[in-house]
Amino acid sequence: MPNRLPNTPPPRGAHRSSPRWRRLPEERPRQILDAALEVFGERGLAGARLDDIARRAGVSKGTIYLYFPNKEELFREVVRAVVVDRLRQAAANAGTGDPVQELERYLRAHWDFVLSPAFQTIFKLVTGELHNFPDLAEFYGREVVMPANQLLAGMIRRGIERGDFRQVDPVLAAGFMASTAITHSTWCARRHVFKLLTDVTDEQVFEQLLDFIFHAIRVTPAPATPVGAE
Amino acid sequence: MPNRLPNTPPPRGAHRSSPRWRRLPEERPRQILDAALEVFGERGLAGARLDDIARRAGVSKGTIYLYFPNKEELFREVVRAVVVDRLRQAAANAGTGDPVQELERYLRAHWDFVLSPAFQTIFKLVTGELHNFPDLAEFYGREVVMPANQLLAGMIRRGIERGDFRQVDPVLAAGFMASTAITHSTWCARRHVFKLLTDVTDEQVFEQLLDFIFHAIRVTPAPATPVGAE
Amino acid sequence: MPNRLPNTPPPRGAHRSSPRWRRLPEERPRQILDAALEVFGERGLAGARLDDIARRAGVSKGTIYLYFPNKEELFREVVRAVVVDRLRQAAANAGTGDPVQELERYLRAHWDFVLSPAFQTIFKLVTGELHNFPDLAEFYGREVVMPANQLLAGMIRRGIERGDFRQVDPVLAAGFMASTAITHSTWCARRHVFKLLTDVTDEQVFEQLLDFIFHAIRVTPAPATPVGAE
Amino acid sequence: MPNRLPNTPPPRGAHRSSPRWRRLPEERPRQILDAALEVFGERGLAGARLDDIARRAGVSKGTIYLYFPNKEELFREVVRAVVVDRLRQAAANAGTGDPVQELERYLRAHWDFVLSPAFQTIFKLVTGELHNFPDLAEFYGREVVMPANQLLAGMIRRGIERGDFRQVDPVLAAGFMASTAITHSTWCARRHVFKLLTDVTDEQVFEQLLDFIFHAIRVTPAPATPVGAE
DNA sequence: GATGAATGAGGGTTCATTCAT
DNA sequence: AATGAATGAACCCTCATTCAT
Repeated sequence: MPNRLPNTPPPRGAHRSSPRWRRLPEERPRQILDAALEVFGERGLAGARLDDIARRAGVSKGTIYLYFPNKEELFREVVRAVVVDRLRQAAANAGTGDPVQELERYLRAHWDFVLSPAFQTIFKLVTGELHNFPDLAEFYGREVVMPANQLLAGMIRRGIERGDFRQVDPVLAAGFMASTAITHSTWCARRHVFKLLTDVTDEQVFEQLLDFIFHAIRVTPAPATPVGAE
Repeated sequence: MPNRLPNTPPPRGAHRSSPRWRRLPEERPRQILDAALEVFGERGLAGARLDDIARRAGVSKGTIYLYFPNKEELFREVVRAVVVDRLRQAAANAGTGDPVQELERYLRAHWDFVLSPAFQTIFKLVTGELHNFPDLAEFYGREVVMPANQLLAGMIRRGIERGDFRQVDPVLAAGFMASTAITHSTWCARRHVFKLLTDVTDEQVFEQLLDFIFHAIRVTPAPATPVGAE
Repeated sequence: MPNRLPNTPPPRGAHRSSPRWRRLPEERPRQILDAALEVFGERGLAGARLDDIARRAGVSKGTIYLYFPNKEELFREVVRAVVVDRLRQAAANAGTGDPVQELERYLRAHWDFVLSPAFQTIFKLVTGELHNFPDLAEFYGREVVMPANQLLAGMIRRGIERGDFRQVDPVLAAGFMASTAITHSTWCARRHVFKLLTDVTDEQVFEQLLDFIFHAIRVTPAPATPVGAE
Repeated sequence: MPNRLPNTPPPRGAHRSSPRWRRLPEERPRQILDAALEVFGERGLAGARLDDIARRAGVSKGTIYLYFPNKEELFREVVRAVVVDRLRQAAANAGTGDPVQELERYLRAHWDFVLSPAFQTIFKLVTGELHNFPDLAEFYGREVVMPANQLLAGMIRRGIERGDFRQVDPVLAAGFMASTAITHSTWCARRHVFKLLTDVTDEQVFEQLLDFIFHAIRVTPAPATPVGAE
C-alpha cells in the first residue's frame, strides 16, 4: 500500500528529465561490505539476514546481488576485503628504532586495536565461522596472522640480538604476546556481561600486561627457579 | 538409519524383527546434549539443524522436544550442563602443595583441556553467540571464568607470599596466563587451516609457554630496567 | 487393523491372580467421551489435542486408542453418543395436556436447555464441523432435529385443531420457535463478549420471547391488551 | 500448478515464455482475504492450511506473509474486512417510509443475505471460533450485531409509535426477528445434509417467516390466551 | 488393560534468491 | 543500475499415532 518503506534513504530529487544526483555506484560494494561486517558480527553467518544488511547499507535487497553472487560469497568478501584491510592498516606502523621502545609502542597499538569494536567483530567471525571456509582460513593465516606475527617476531629477534631480551623463540613469544592481548581484550570488552574485571580500567590492565610481557622476555641476571625447562 | 522412508504410509501389520526404539529416558538428555554440543560447535546456534542433532543423538526430532522446550533452551542447556560439567572437572585437581609445582601442574592440565575438542567447541560458542544471551553470559562468567580465575589467582598469591613470585596482581596475572593458553591453543588446533606453527609440537609450545609465564612472574634477583612504565 | 470396533461393549476385566483395586474399565469410554466433548467444544475438531482430552479424562493418551481407533472416529462417537444422549434427555419431558400450557412448558424447558453450557458446546460443534461429516449431519438431522421438531410441531398442530392457534404450517412454525430460541440464546450467553443485552436478565428475555411466539400463532378474534408486558 | 518441481535446483538460465508472477500489489490483500474466507469457512481456523489459502488465492505461501503477519491475524482480518464490508452494504438500504413496508423490505434483504454463502461462512466462524478472540468478538458485537440491531429496532419503534405494531421491546423483538432468520437460514442451507425441509422452497419459508413475525408484533384486537405471565 | 516415550509427517514461518519493472 | 514483490525450499515445532513395557 505505501509505496515507500520506512528507513528509505532520503528520496532523491524528483527531477526525472534533468540529470539528477546519483550515489556513486563505485561505492556500493564498500557500503554493502561494511554493513555486512556489522550484521555478520552481530548475528553470525547463518543468523544474518540479507534484509538487514541491505537496510543498513541503504540499498535494496536485490542490489546486493548485483555485486555478490550469494550470501556465502558475500561473507568471503567481507573477510577478505574488510578484515584484511583493517588489519593491514593496524599493522602498518612498524618502526625500526630501539626494539624495546618499538615493541612497547607496537603492543600499545595492538592493544588499542584488539579493544576496538572492529576487531571484536572480526575475531568473533574468525573464531566462529572460519573453520567452515578452509580457503578463507588459509587466506586469513597467510595474509593476517602470519604478517602480524612476523612483524612482532622481528622486533623480538632484534631485541635478542642486541641483548635486550633473553633467548626465546621469537615466533612463539610473539604468539604468546598477541594471544594474551587478544583473549584478554575480549574479557575486558565483556566486563559488563561477565561481571568481571569491573574495578580496573583498560589502561591499568594494559600496564600490567606490558609488565607481564617484558618480564617474560627481558634478560635476567640469574634465574630464580628453573621450572618447566630442561 | 530410519528404517521407514519418509512419506511411506505406516506399515501397519509389518512384522519388524528389531524394535524401532528402546526406552532409555535416563540417558536421553545426555545423548541429546552431547550431540547438540557437536552440531552447535560445527554450525553455530542459527546454523545447527535439529534434524542433525537428532540424527547424531540417535533419536528422532520429536524426541528432543520431550526434554527441551525449544532450540534456544537446548542451546542454553548445552552451555550450562556440558560446559560447566567439563570445566568443573578440569578445575577439580587443585592441590595445595608447592605453589610453583602446583601452578605448573595446573597449567599443564589447563593446556591439555583447552586443546581438547570439547573446549574448542565451547570456546567457539562462547565467543560467537553468548552476547545474545546475557543470562548465559553472566552465568558463564560466574560459574566458569570466575572460579577458574580464583583458583589460579590463589596459587599465584601463595607463590608471592612465599617469595617465589614477584609482586604482581594475582587476578590479572591469572587472566594473562589463562588467556594466553586459550588463544594460543586455538591457533595450535588450527595449524592445518592457518598453515601456522607447523614445525613445532603442542608439547614444545607448552614448554615455551611455561617458560614464558614463569619468567613473567618469578622473582628476579637483580632489578632490571623498568620497562613499559611511566 | 483396529482390533476393536467402536461401540464395543465395555471389556470385562481380565481376572488376575491377585485381586487388586481397579478403576472400573467399563466407565472409560464415557469418561473419554465426556472429556472429548468439552475439549472439542472449546477448540473445535482440528484444534483439540488428544493430550488434553486424555488429561481431562484422567487417563493416558494411549488409553484413548484402546477404545477409539482415531481422533475422527472419537469425534463421531462424541456426537453420536454424548450429544444425542443429552439432547434426547432434554427433549424427553413431553406431556400431553393442554397444548398452550404444554407448549409453554416445553418452550421453557427448551430455553433452559439452549442456555446451558452443554448445548452451547453442541451447537458450536454442529455449526462448525458437521458439514465435513455428511453421515453425522444426516444422523443429527434424523435423530435430533427431526424428533424435536416433530414434538413441537405436534403441539402446535393440536393447538390449531383445538382452535387455540391460527392456521400456520406446524413444521415451519416449530422451526421458527426453536431457531429463535437457539440463536438468541447464544447471544445471551455471549453478553459479556458482545457487550450486548447487558441490562436484561435471561428470564426477562424469555418472557418476551414467549410473548413474541404466542402472538405469532394464536388466533386473534378481537383487540385486547398486550400480554407479557408491563 | 507450480512449474518447478520441489528440490529441483533453480533453472538459472531457463528461458520462460510466461512470467512466473505478475505484480499486483493492490489486489493481493483482497485475493488472499477472499481465499482465506473460503478455506476458513470449510476447515475452521485450526484446520485451514495456509498452503490451501495460497493456492486458492493464486499466490505462493510466502506471499501471504507479505501482507499479514501470521495466520491468526489473517483470520482477524478476514472477519474484520469481509464481514463488516458485506454487512455494512446489507444494512445500507435503510429507507424511511412506511414502517411496515420498510420492515418487510428489510427482512427480505436480511433473509437473502443470511442465505448467502458468505454469511453462512462467517456465521460458522463467528459461532465456532470467536470465543477464542475476545477482541474480535467485541469488535463483531460493536460493529456488526449492534448496528444491525439498532436499524431493525428503529423500524419497530417507529411502527409502534405509528400504531402499526403493539407495545413490545423494540430491541428484543429485533433480536428475535434476526435470530429466527439466521438460525433458520442455516437449516435451509443445510437441507441436503439434514434431510429436512426438503419440500418447501426458500421463498415459501420466507413468506411463512414474514407471516410469523408480523403476527407476533402487529396490534391485535384482543388477547386470546394469557400466557407466559404470572 | 494401561502407560507414556518415541516417532515422523505435516504445517506455520522465514528468508535467500529471482526477475519484471 | 536499482528495486522490491514474489517465490519456494528449508527449518522449527506440534501432535496424532504406535508400541515396548
